[in-house]
Amino acid sequence: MTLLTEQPVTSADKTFIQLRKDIVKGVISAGSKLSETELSTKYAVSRAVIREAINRLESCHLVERKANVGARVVALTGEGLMELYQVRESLEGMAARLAAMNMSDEEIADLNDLLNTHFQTVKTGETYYQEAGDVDFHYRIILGSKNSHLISILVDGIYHLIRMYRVQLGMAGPRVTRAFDEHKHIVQAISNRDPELAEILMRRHIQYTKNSLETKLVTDSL
Amino acid sequence: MTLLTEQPVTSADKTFIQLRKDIVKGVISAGSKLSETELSTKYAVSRAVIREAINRLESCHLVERKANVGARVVALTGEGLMELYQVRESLEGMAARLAAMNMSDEEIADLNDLLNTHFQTVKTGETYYQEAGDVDFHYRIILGSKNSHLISILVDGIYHLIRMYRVQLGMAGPRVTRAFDEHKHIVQAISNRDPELAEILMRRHIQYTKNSLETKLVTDSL
DNA sequence: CAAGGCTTAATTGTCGACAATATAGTCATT
DNA sequence: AATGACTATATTGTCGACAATTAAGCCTTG
Repeated sequence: MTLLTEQPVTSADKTFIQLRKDIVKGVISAGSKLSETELSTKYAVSRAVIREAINRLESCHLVERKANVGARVVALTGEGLMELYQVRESLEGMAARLAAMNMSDEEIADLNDLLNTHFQTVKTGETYYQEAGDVDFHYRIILGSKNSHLISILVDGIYHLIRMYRVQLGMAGPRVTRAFDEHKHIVQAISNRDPELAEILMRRHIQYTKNSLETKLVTDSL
Repeated sequence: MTLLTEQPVTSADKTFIQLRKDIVKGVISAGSKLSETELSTKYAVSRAVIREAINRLESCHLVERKANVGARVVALTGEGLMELYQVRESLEGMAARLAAMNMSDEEIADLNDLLNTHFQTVKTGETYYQEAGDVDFHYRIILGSKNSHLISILVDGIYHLIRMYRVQLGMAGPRVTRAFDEHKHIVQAISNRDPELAEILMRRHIQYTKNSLETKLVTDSL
């Protein structure tokens, strides 16, 4: 499972990735201020490096900057999560549609293999599925769209934010077996080269997840 | 018609906006290299400012950077334009759906007024419609979605790229009266608070535009 | 006591210089 | 003559210092 192939070369790259990790994990808490001087001493790099890293974090929508004031980590709100899932439904639906058109037969076969592996894991009752498995599944379909813009928006922009919500709001809910069936049907549609159905099923799949999260948010009263 | 309210405050802001304008208009030609030292003398600012501006241009997908090598303006390809319109169909479709749910009655009334103004303009045969009018129409619906992520991706990210294609490939095609009817039906669906129809109509509308562009691309043999 | 302006401290924005890396050209070698 | 290593040059990456702006605290004043 080779997820991202983003290889940091410059010092700003490493700092960016490190900061992103710390923000996603909540080591740097949501809503907190990012002081450039403080971070530069903490991460042992110059302020220029920190500034570049913060700029990239802003591109990911993980921080917000105001001129002459500074940068803050985004706040996590239930509303924001719902908005995120609306965008996700739209884009991943299109990704599934395009994947049904553009994935190679070999890639589809690999996707089926992945699903079978998941099935074994789900049977044994491990929670592996929800964690990396789900991400991997969606990730492959996104790449399968072969649309560089789509890929960039989702992978570079939205996914880290979703992970941030997942980690910090502790979302590893149930929905395992049902989600598995949904995945299976999506892959079937892609295998049948049925773009419309693939899109519909993917959108529903994400809607279900969104609804599941929404009720969870209500009970947690966020 | 107050389009963007992005007010440049810092020097990097102004340089970014200026550079973006020059890239969109082709003053800085597509595919060309962006030399930091050259630009810093040309725009009479320090390299740090240029670097920050280039970073933001990268966020807009207007330039691409490689570590230790530099930044280049993106190349315009027919394939890229089609990919862009796929993303646009997806996101603006969702925007129309959300607009039907979230726009206030007053905003919808304003949208109707805008359409009537356009009707007058189209009747007189001016080309105004395709230029700013079309942009304004879509822009209002995007804002009407009330989804900040959606708005950010489209307004900050995708629209400038589309404008770049429009300007540099000279796309001001026909499709005026038909597009007007399509706009009318979309607004009707929004007025009726019919999210599903609004999305379908918006997606078709963009598909038509995409197809129109595609045939144009073939004849222009890009 | 509240409101407004001033001063001061801290933070961000900008700059020029230096270090590290990549590209192009040259020279030697097979 | 072609290939490879090496050098030189130019470009990007990084740094520390200075300038500009903001926010806070204090003081003054109505």
